Amino acid sequence: MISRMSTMFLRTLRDDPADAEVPSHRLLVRGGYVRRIAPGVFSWLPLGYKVFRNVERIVREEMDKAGFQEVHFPSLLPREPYETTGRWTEYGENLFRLKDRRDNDYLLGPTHEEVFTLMVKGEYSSYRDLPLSIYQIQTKFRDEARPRAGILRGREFVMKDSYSFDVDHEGLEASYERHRKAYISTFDRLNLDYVIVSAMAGAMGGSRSEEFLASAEVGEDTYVKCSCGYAANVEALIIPMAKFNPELNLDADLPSSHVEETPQTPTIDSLVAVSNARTDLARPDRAWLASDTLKNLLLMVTDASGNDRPLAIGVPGDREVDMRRLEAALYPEVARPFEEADFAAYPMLAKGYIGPQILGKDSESEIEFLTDPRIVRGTRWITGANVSGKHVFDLVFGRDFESDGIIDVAEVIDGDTCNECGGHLEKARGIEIGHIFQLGTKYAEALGLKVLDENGELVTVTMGSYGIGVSRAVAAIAEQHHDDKGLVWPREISPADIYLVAAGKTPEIFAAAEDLAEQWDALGLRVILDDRMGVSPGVKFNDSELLGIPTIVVVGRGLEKGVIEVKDRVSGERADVSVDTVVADVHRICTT
RNA sequence: CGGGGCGUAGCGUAGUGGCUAGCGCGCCUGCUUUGGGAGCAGGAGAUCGGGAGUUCGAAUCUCCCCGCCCCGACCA
Repeated sequence: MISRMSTMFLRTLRDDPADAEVPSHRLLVRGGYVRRIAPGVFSWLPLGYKVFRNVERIVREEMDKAGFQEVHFPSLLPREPYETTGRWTEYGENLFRLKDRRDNDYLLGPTHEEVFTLMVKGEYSSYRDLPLSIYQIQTKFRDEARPRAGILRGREFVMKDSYSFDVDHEGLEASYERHRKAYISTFDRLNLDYVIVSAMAGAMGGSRSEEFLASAEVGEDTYVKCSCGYAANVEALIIPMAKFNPELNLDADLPSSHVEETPQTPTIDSLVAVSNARTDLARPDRAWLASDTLKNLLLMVTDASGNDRPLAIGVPGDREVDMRRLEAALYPEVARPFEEADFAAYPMLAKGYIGPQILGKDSESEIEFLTDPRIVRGTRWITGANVSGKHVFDLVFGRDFESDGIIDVAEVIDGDTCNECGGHLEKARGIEIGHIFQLGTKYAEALGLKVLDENGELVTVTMGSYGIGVSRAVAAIAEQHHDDKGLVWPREISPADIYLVAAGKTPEIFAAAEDLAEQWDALGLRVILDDRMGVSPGVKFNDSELLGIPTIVVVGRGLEKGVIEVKDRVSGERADVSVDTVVADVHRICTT
């Protein structure tokens, strides 16, 4: 089809909007693709809606190709099913709730496990009907505490969500694999550069779970990748246990521990500096490092029933505890750092100088003590002496202290060891564009979705849940496909194949442009014809680049000599093409 | 929810107690111009986020509220 700039409902902005930071937000607003209408709520303007629908179409085609069936649920949902599964309260503040005129509770669906489960329950009752995978492309609502980055994280967004239903775990595995494959072909077609990382199932419940992360600096998820192909969300990353020498004689081969006066060493850095500066403390073989110190952190952990218990965590002093990894490790329990009142309840803890000698279930404090996987038999540490102003040196794990177990929650640092190949991990940021879960029986159990198996026994259906952020994918593509001039859409995503500029004022130029537009249109190409009168060529060129259409054709001063200019948006290369061949040439460019 | 920044026309902004709130872009009219965000002339467009207060006088000072952006907390 032909879209004409002279009549299109579009206004591009010369300046970046002041409230937009990330490239996708900035460029989608500047290009007139989207406009904000409320916090985290956006409208799609004509050009933006074309892009959105292209992404949606690709997602739909890939789902259909995989054999999943599309349905459409309401966004407005009754409270009851969500009450049954506990999510009416579990979802908390993020759930958009409303009441009807009779004071009944409703919600705007954040995700649709409940109603899908109930629908299948209403129709199916035999194992013969399974497996089944159904999906919808729907507007979702989450009252995010802080919407941000334009349409990357909104309160209203469009998601493709699928649900699989199987009689047993083998079936679930197969359904999961089918979705995984469909997601790979979908994101490949969307021209996204992404990784698949193992993830935590989190609040969704269930077991196996992987995230598809589109690499982008502005991404909210941190993951690690290795040259061997291993990738993981930092929350789910497993750090290998440090190697140790079982032959080592801890008493004979290692110096014995000794307590030292170390005033003015409130931080790890100052402790290391003092240890190296004092000749009586210096190591003969090398300087002390922050990683030779042992940092012990006190937390108060609250379980699902609201009961508190203290927990001590020991990590090498060169790293912080990563709160997201901690949260993932303790889930469903939640933790917070010790406060003054907590320290008051444990007078044996000398704040800032806590050492493992008094930690552990069997110790004086009876506080459970978990340690980082790098802390193994024979490792020697500088750590607090449980007396203010004193540290203990050469405290050896396995000889001078033990822990109650391993906890892997220290922050991940570039260069950390890969658990798969032993190589070096690299940290990166990504946008979560897809997430696949094995839910298991959580929802089917709660809502009573059972079928008769071949033995006539009732079995609870096992489910999977699979999401793709459709609107978010548009922003993710924009993040990965832009330059300093504007957007650079992959052709299948682009709102048009050709941006055709009439650069000049003569009727001949406009007539020639109109003629070309019609010829390409007849060949099935999508053309934006910049037929604006009285707009200087510079404006048209800039808009053509800002809007990011892959092929730009200029009808202008070359027309007299019989040439048309054809530009490639990605490479910036331009070529003069004869008017006689330009239709076929551009058609070929656009279709190969 | 905590910390920081901000709110003046569709967009970007100037304006720290004093005349009719200024400028650029965009928009309208006319003329000129047409290969990289044109020129001249004229014009429309502002509850200065909202409310209360201080003052002879408030965009400007005070208080409360609302909203936006960033960081954190939170986040299938």
